Amino acid sequence: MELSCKSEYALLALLELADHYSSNEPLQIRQIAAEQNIPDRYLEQLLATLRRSGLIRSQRGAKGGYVLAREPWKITLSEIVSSIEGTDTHSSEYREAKSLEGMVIREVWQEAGQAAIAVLQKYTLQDLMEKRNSRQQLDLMYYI
Amino acid sequence: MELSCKSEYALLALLELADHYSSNEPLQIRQIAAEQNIPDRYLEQLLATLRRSGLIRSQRGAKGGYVLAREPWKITLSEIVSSIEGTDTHSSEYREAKSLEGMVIREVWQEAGQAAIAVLQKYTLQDLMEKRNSRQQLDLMYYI
DNA sequence: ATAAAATACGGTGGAGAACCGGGATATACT
DNA sequence: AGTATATCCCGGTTCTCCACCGTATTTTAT
Repeated sequence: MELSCKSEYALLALLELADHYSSNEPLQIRQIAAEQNIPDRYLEQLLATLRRSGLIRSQRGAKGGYVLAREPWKITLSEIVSSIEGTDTHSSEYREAKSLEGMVIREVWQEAGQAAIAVLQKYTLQDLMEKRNSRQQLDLMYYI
Repeated sequence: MELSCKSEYALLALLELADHYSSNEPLQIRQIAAEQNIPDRYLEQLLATLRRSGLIRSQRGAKGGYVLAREPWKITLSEIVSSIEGTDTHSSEYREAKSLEGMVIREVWQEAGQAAIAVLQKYTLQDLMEKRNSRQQLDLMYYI
């Protein structure tokens, strides 16, 4: 439903890491932030979250930076979003419903949420890259 | 994804109105709030939003209150939620993406959102009532 | 007229989003 | 060994929205 700035930043950053995945060299926060127009001090926090979730690995010190922990086709968008968005402690699922109506509502809501997650599960970082690349191809065709 | 307190309150209130729909008598805020344990001054705002969306009708003055604008089987959950949640002025759809990556991300996100909305569209207030009633039946069976 | 209801307007406290800074820590290179 | 370069960790700030409360004003049935 709501695409928060947080999730979009994280996706953009991981997409950037996916682009440089074959080079086997770590990317620094500064580079990612500059490339995708993301405030670097904020991106730092997001990358920390993604690292704790095991989606990326970090190397400290000079020549350090971040790399994907897995291949781009093994990381689904659902993992990314739940890593970033799933840190809030008391979500709607945890505060339980007291009435029968409340339970029924939550069931339907959960079904809707699952439908959305299913979509995010079928897309990987690789898929996004290919989607973007074919789009770029199209823009080029129109330009010529 | 996130079931806000707002949407749940609105659904509970409309469910209450649906229960009394056949009586053709308006329900007051106080009654709904007391029945569903909703703070009445807050519910008042939500009902105002639902009225402006044309989902309920209000009658002012003594013996006044609220009634559904349509039959319970003609009101989908998607209408209710989008009425309540869709009031925020600058959502993610309105701040446009500048990069190619951003556009691709938004497309996937929109696909996920549509999947969730599709679920909410296939349920009506009537469906929720029946779901709850059959659940109550089950509880009774276990009790005996 | 009077009481009962919605309506309009304003305000408060808390939480999370979206940032910014400073210092501690780890690492490569010379 | 020393220094530059990076992450990491601890804060704080501003802003917006949520959830909620109070006080009036307007409308309507009796």
